[in-house]
Parts: sequence; C-alpha cells; structure tokens
Amino acid sequence: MLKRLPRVVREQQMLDAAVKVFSNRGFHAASMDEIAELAGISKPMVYAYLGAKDELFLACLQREATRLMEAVAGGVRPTARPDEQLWNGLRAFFAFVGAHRDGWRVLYRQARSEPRFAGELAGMRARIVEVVAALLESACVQADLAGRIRTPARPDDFLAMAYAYVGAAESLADWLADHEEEDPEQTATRMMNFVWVGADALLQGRVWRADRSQAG
Amino acid sequence: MLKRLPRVVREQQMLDAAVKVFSNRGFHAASMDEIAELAGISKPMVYAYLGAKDELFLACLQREATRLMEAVAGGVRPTARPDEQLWNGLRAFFAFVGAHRDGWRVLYRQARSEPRFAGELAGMRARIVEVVAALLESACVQADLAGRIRTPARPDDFLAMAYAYVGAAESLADWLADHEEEDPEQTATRMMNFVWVGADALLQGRVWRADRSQAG
DNA sequence: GCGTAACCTTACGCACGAGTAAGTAGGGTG
DNA sequence: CACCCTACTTACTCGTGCGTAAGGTTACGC
Repeated sequence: MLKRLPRVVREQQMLDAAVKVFSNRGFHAASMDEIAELAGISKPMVYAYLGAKDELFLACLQREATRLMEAVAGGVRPTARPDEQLWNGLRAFFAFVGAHRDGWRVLYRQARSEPRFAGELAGMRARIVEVVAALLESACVQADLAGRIRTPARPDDFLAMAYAYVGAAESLADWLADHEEEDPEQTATRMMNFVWVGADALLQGRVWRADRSQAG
Repeated sequence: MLKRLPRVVREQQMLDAAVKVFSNRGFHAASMDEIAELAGISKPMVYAYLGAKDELFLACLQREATRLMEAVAGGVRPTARPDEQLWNGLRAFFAFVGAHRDGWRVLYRQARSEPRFAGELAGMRARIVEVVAALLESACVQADLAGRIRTPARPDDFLAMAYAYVGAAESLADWLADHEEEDPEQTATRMMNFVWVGADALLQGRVWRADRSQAG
C-alpha cells in the first residue's frame, strides 16, 4: 500500500508496538491484532518475522533487558571508587527507566507474573544481584584494609543485602514508571542516600539486635 | 452426591482453590473450571456464590490482604519503641508470607500486573507506605528531642524512604515466597539490620553526596 | 522486461474458556 | 408425607483471539 520497508525496520516497529501493548494490557489481555495494528502492519507479518505470542514477548524482554544492561554498563567507570560506581550505575538505571517506562513495566511486572517467563527474568535478575553483591564485597574489603570492619560478613549476607537493595531500587523504579512528574535524577539520589549511608554504617560493624537498639 | 456443605464453608474452599490457581497460573491463564475442580465443586456453584472471574479475584485479594494486615497489626505493640514496633511488624509480616506463599504471590504479582486490579492494590500499598512513613517520622522526632538531627527532613523524603523500605521488604518477601527453605525469622532479621542501621545513620544527619563519599 | 523473492494482505478455522439454562437431589419445616 | 429452599449437577452457547492458508503487489537482479 503505502510503504514497503526492510525487515529490520519492521521488526523494530513491531517490538515497539508490542512493548507498548504488553505494558498497557498485560501479556494475556494484549492481542496480536492490536499489536499488529499499532505497528501499522497486518498480523501475519508479525508471525512471519517474530513468531508466536510467546516468542514475541521473549523478544521484547530480551531487547529491553539488553538495552537496560548496556545503559547501566555504559554509565559506570570500572576504575572509580565503589560509591561512585554505585552512584553512576543508579543514575544510569533510573534515567533509563524514566525514559523507557513501558519497557520497564514489561520487564518488571508482566514477565514476573507470568510463570512462563518468570524463569527467564529471574536469571537476568540473579546476574544483577551478583554484580551488586560483588560491589558490596569489594567495598567491604576496601573498608577492611582501612581497619574499620568489626563483624566479619559471610557471602550469604552480601547476597541477601544485595537482594534487598535491588528490590528497593526496583520498587523505586516501579514508582517512577507510574509517575510522569518524578525526576529520575532525584530518584537516584534518594536511592543512593538510602543505600550508601546504610551500607557504610553496616560495614562499620553496626548491627541492630532485638534486645537493644544498636551495637557496635 | 457426597456432601452437602453450608455456603460459608464452600466459599472458603473456593477461595482457597482460587488463590492457589491464580498464584500458579496467573489471572488470565487460570480457568474457572480448574478452580471449581480443585475446590471439589462444579463451576456454576462458583458463579452462584462468588460471582464472575473478576469478582472472584477481588474476593481473593481482599481476604488475603485483610489476613496480612491483621497478622501484622496483631504482632505490633503500639506502645513499644519505634525500632521494636518495626521489628515486630517485620517478624509478623515475613512469618505471614512464609506461611501463605500462594496468597502473597496473588497479592503481589498478579494483582500488580493486571491493570484492572492495580488500582485496588495500589490503595492498600499506599496505606502501608503511610504507616511506615509515620513510623519513620516519629522515630525522627524522638531523635530530634535527643538533639541528634542535623538535616531537617521534608515530608516527601519520609515518603520516598518509606517507599524504598516497603519495596525492599516486598522484594525479600517475594524471594521468600519462592524459596521453601528460607526461614522467615532470618529474613526479618536481615531486613531489620538493613533498615534500622541505615535509618539510624540517616537520622543522625549523615548524607551521601556526589562530590565526596560522605558528610555529617 | 521479466522472473523471483521479499513484502504484505484479506479472510478464515479452530480451540479454549467464560458464563448460563434447565433440571436433580437432599434435608429441614409444616 | 408434601412442601420448598438450598445445594448441586450436566450440558450447553457463544464470544474472543491465536495462528494460518492462499493469494496479491512491489522492487530488484539479470
């Protein structure tokens, strides 16, 4: 009719449309017809290029996840101090989410609630948690050299802490995704305060216990 | 056939079954037939007692949310110190999630990803965030009386912090829901350390800034 | 200028699952 | 014992939406 476009271009248009529709409707309620229509193409083209609904969703997932990872990795200088690395990573992360709210909703909500894709996502997530845990450990080692550590931490503790931090970040990101007016930079600052001050205190061996308010 | 049971009993059986199926399959993929079968009853009974699929899901949501709220409220002594209140609340919260993993998955994942129910859930969540924010503020006032505060905090800061904490807790709870072996008590301890030590440091006016590692 | 391959369409089959109509059986009350 | 109300069933209708068969059209190589 109007324009005949090469495959690669159409594929991106389809993925754009799919991410939008999946984000707004949810995986099941999203219809292939609506995705096709929004992409300005007919349904069989979607099947021809990107396969059935599952495969299409996975393609969305992978594209968005890759973009996110690249954005974060691109924002971090590996030679910087741990807190600077964290700060730059968080800035890049929240900036990305702020700019790709639909993508984030697909990644974080849809993929998670569909048992079929939860595994795929859990894997990506686990990698991030490990990176954060490694960052914490490196910060800890650094602090140890400065002679500030009082409680030796076990690997599981780093992992659990990293899990909690990642969860907190996701939660803030999720909030950001639904609040058009929120500034990603400010969200990142909040997260950084939240994480670093707490982490620093923890790394100095301060521990909360049930019997008294604080020790260390 | 076998047993004729009073309505109230059947309703609970149906809700039990519905929570399980919604949790395992997701809202859309869950079929009324499967729910009915698992409840040991035929489909029209479900419609007769609890209405259409939407209403059934909402009924699940409300039952689980109410139970959760009651469990947490029952665990907290309002006269205790803020950190003790928090500790008891977290203990009750994680204990509940550990004991009702299916219910938690329905609340946290399904409701969230279905735009139709997201609003309902967001309301419940907002109430929790407000409670946590109030707890933080009361802790802050208490600290202020002790003359430890150096940076005056604005209401938005409490809210954002509360949001991050709630997100971290949800994230840990979500992890707990998927890990049969994890002990809820330990999860609560981790969260408490994470929250309280960080919060205490923040309340003492320690702030992270981009230019230097720390101030205060 | 003509084949052919890539791009693109309309129009359908078909399964699955929500919701219902119509009717059966048990147990309490007169 | 006749009544009736509540618990319960089988056996359907019908919409919705995934996936496809079969065919049309543009661009490009030779």
